[in-house]
Amino acid sequence: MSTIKRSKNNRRRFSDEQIRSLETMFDAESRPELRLKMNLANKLGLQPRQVAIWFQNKRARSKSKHIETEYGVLKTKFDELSSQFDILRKENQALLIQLQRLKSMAGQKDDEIPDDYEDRIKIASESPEAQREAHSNELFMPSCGDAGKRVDSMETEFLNMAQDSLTSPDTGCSFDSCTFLDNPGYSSQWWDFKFCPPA
DNA sequence: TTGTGTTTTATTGCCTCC
DNA sequence: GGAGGCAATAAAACACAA
Repeated sequence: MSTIKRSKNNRRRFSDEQIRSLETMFDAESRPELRLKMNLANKLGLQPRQVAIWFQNKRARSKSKHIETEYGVLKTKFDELSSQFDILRKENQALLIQLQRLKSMAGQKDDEIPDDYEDRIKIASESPEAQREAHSNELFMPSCGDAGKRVDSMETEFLNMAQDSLTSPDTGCSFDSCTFLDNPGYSSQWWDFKFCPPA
């Protein structure tokens, strides 16, 4: 069924048959040269300008659909990374608590534990936003600022172990970003959040 | 039937390329 | 400078819930 709908000022939607031919041509060539557009216009009983405009609009629709698809892919990846981050954050919190216990058991004096140790454990369990806020106050990652000098060797070693476990391929917890981030079609600005405050 | 949101056709203005 | 492309937008056509 391909009824042609007309309005009082003669604008009408193209028939199903016309749309089919235009779509077929578009699949073969999204920017046909003038001669092809003229031929198609003759064949379909349309003005060459109508065919040109149809291709223009079709390219616009196609582009926005492609952008929508890309957005969906990016959002899925972001959600995956976000939940992985959440898992790692909790893991980090547990490790820090465990570290504190080990230190207590080792009978360390109080002044060997950084003054802000409790704050750092608390921040480790908070949201990324709260953590970023904390970074600006140089609380969370002392290695990013002057306070880094206070990290003792035991904690450094422990954090190194934690780092190894995160990047090891057999942990199941590594950030699988290679294929995604290496794709030139994706903008890097999506991933430009940083964990250390700017110097 | 009507109000509202979406899709499709068409226009306008600006930009790039030859 | 003209042709053609694109982005933004207008407006007609359509879909559909209430």
